[in-house]
Formats: sequence, structure tokens, C-alpha cells
Amino acid sequence: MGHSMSRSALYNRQDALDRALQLFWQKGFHATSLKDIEQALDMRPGSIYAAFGSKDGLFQEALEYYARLGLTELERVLSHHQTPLSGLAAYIRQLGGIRDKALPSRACMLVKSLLELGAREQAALEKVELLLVGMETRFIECFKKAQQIGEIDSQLDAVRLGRRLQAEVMGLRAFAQRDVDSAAIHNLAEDMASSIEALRLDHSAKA
Amino acid sequence: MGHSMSRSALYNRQDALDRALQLFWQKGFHATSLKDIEQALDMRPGSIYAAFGSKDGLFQEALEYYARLGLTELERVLSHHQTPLSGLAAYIRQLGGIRDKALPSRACMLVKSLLELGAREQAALEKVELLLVGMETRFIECFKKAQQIGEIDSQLDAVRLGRRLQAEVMGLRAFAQRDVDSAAIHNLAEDMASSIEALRLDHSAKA
DNA sequence: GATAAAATTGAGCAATCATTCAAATTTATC
DNA sequence: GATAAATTTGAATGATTGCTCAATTTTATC
Repeated sequence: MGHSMSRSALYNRQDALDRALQLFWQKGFHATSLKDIEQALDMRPGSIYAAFGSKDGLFQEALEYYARLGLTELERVLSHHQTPLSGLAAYIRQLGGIRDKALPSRACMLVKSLLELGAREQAALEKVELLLVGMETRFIECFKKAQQIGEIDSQLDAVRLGRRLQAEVMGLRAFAQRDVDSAAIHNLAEDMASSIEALRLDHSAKA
Repeated sequence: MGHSMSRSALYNRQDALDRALQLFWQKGFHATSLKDIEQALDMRPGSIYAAFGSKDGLFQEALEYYARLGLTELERVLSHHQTPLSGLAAYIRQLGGIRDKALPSRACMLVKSLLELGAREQAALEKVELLLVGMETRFIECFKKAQQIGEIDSQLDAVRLGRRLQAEVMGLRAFAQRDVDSAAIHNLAEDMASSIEALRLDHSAKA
């Protein structure tokens, strides 16, 4: 591999990983068979195993890729807003439109995996935990930054706020997997975003 | 069946269902094999199929049983508190202790199933949706009652509040499935419960 | 274009999957 | 306690599981 891998080989690998992600995100780990994977990637078993080692290995790479996309999207939204709190609120509001997009699943793949995987997939489960910590950490950083610039009360516990936000996102996206109409999801996201913004200190206050 | 079923046969069936629930709640639908079920119920395949029809049938009965237990628990907590809002807040706070109990899973089995099941288990998926509607409806009733007795603003949208609460519970319990310490879950539940209580109208207000 | 190295193929593997059913056993009825 | 009915048994079923590897094809190097 390594040295001899051409640009197109790298492209093919990324393309395969992309298709595998769609599949795993939609069906979950257990319900996705190697037959499904062979079909989706248009690869024969030998090639798949040469490239990714095992079904578990492919799944773990898909998890990492998914988490990277998720973090990138968060950064994108944050960068388009003036303050951390505005960015986080916008991020939640944007999740309100998740039912309208054509995605493999409305639920977070990390949460799906967290709830589905057992002791027999311990390595993947540990990876899920690691990736969730990564997202949580980014949330916490936002709240700390918001405290530094005086956007929210510095007496608040940023770690607690970050975890709360992660739990809210988990809940919003799990709820969005239900058979409810798009408006209900938008309303839910709006309510959650408002709660975040309610943390903002009112600079026109008297005291 | 029916007529000839003795009291002990009924007891055995309930006992079997109980064990099946533990198993499915812990491992999920796909990761639970009939071998697992045979062992947990101490029954041979023929008996299992005679009693429950199929693995899917057994799973659906376990789902219904789980939901019934959950609703009963909610009623129990509600009945021990003076007002709907106090009851709901207490319910959330009680969920904060979920990590300390020895349960098959910290996550809600309905949510686990909602995220895991696909088109091939459509019947079970529809059952999950139905049972989630049941819980949502009960939450909504509580908020409506709270409005009737003037505990919260009657201008608020009770349906929206009920859905928000369900999403919060989903998030809390999914988060509790993470590898975090008990205190973090207690804090999270406390924050969510406080949000609920913040809806209460202050009767000592001036206007 | 010959040679070597790398990548792909796909038939086939043992193991496991959910399920069936004739036979054996237990339970109910008189 | 004999007869009938209901229940349980567990070996066997065909399908599917994740995976291997000798053979073949493709790609790279000179």
C-alpha cells in the first residue's frame, strides 16, 4: 500500500468509505451485511478485506469519517457567527431542518452506534466514546469562550453546559427519527436554540 | 391456549417475557440471537415459537411490556407530587439516578429500537412509534393540566412542551449510555428539571 | 514488451442465523 | 388409570453470516 498507492487508488478508497458511511449510518452495524457492502462499494470481498481489514475495521473508519464531517460542519456554522453563543444557537436551529434533507438517517450515527453496539464490538464502542468526547469538548470550548468575552455568566459551569448541549442534540436528532412532520422538528430546534440564547447576559441591564 | 392455560402457564409466560425484555433491552434486536433467547428463557425453540410466534413477535411483546412499565413508573411519580409540573420535574430528576441502578441499559429501549430497526422490521417500528406517541401524549396531558390549574402560562403550546420534554428524556438517557460518571448524569437531569420548573408562573409577581 | 509487484476476483469455507415439525412428554378429563 | 389434548423437545432445515485464499488480472518498472 502506502508508497505505491496512486492518486486514483486514494480517491477510490475515499469513495468506498463514503459509500460505506451512507450504508452504516442508514442500517446500523448489525443490519449491514457484507453482501450489502459488496453491492454498495462495487467491490468483491477480497478487495474490501485488503483495504479495510474487516467489517469492524471498515465500520470504525466510517465512524471517524462521520465524526470529522460533523465537527467540520460545526466549525463552519460557528465561523459564520459573531459570538460562540450565536454560533451554537444557529447550529441547533440548523439541525431543525434535518428532516428536510435526504440523509441516510436523521439520528446521529455516533448515538445509533452507542446504543446498538455491545461488548463484542468493544473497540468500535470505545471509538464512539472518543468521538463523542471530541464533540463535547468543542461545545465546552465554545461556552468557555463565551465566558471569556462576557457573553454568558462566568460563574456557570462550562462543562455542564457543554454536556447539556450534547444531550439536547442527541435528543433532538433521536426525536427527529420519529414519524413526525418537519414543522415539529423545526419548533423543537427553535425551542432548544432559544434556551441557549437565554443564557446571554443582558448588557443593557441596570445592576 | 386461552381456556386451557393455567395460572402457572400464565406466570411462566410473563416470566419468559420478563427475561426476554432484559435481553432485548440490553443487546437490541439484531444482536440478540435465538440461542441467547433459548438460554435466557430456558426454553427450546419449539416452545418459544408456540408461545410467541417468532423472534419478531416476542420482541414486539417485550416492547409493549417495556412501555407499560415506563408509563406506570411515570404515573407513580406524578401521583406522589402536588402538581403536574412538580411531577414532571421529579420524573426527570429521578432519571438522573439511572446510572446507579442495575439495568440492562441506561438508554430507553424504545429509542434504541427506533434507531436500530429498519424497513425489514416495519411492524415493530410502527409499534415503537405508537408507544412513543403514548408517552408523548401523557407528557402533553400534564402540561395541559398545568395550564388548567394556572401553574404555567396558558398561552404556551402544550404539544410543543410535551415533545420538547420527550426529546430531553431521549437525550438524557442516550447521554447516560456514555462512559461518564454518575454525577454528570445527576447534574444533567437537575439542569433539565430546573428548566421545566422555570416554566412555573410566579404567583407573587406584581403585574 | 518482458518481468515483477500489486491489486482484484469469486468460489468456497465453517459458523451461525431464524425456523420447522415429527416424536416424546406432560397435563387435563373422565 | 386409561384416553385425549396440549405442550415441549431437539435434531434438522435452508439461508445467510463474516471471511479466506489460490488463481487471475491489472499496474508499475526497466
